[in-house]
Amino acid sequence: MTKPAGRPIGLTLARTAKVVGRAFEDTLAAAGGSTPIWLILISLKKQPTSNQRELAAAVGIQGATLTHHLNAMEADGLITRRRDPANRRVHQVRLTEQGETLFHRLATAARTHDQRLRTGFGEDELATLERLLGRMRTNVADDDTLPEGPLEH
Amino acid sequence: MTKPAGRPIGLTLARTAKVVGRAFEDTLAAAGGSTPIWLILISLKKQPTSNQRELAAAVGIQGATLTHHLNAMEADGLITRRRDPANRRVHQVRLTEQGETLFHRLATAARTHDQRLRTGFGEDELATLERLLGRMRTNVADDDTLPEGPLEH
DNA sequence: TATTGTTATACTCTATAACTATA
DNA sequence: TATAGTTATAGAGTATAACAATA
Repeated sequence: MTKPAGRPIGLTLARTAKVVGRAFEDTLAAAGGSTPIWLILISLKKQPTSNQRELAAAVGIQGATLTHHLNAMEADGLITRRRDPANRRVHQVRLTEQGETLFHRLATAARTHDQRLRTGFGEDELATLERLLGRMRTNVADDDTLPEGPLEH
Repeated sequence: MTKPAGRPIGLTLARTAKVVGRAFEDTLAAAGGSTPIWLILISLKKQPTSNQRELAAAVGIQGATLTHHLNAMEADGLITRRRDPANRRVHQVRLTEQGETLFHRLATAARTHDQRLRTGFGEDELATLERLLGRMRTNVADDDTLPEGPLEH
């Protein structure tokens, strides 16, 4: 026949991500953060003086959505925005000391969360899981029908 | 040896779920549905006369949130709600013909999505992925380590 | 009093469209 | 005209608290 199909892997993935994601959100919230803030902080640590275009692409959100989060983060003293003298349209985003502090708190929370996830897993199993998830991501990203493109220039 | 830690598996899972989940939402939307509607329809097919308490638990949302979705679904003619004569507090939720029709449309969309995800995967790999995700879910559900954030501030 | 569900309200994340300011 | 970012607005999904109906 056509396909044995098995159980829907998309449903399993969604269910897992929901449960695990909520646990992570709770962990981050208890440490004074949230998922988008955490993703923004990670990007800023990797790329200390990012412009907002790069940031939005890295986090996977639209520019206006990023502005929304950065406004809150700036109001909370976590980041500063200043214009690039070389091109005054560009706003360079940088972490403040408070931002650094929050980053470290959230990093600890994330490590705790990850330890919980890893419980009972061998390193080989984690590597396998990571590899399989990567391929699944490729399956929806390498798509010809849905321009899901996160980054382009 | 303290933990070598590896790459954060939680981040990988979240990233994958975000990309894959958005692709799925797009697919469902094109077929006239959404993620919560799809989950509710699945539950109703499995348990044709569910009460709302069961439904909310199955979908993983609060009762008030379910009411919100059911109101819209009822207005769209997808479901009916009637009181259980044996216990008039209970509202039995049932699919209408239109609800059945939408279910089949979304099921087709979900199958298409799943085929896309399965591309390049062997059955053994899918089984492995399913098993690993299940164990990861268990790790956050069997919540002995982190009941809830202690106080902070 | 306890249980089932609804209403009222609000919050978070996200998005699009129109706008400002630079280039 | 084109690009970087902001403002205004909106919508989806979720939640808590107070409430009504029923047991």
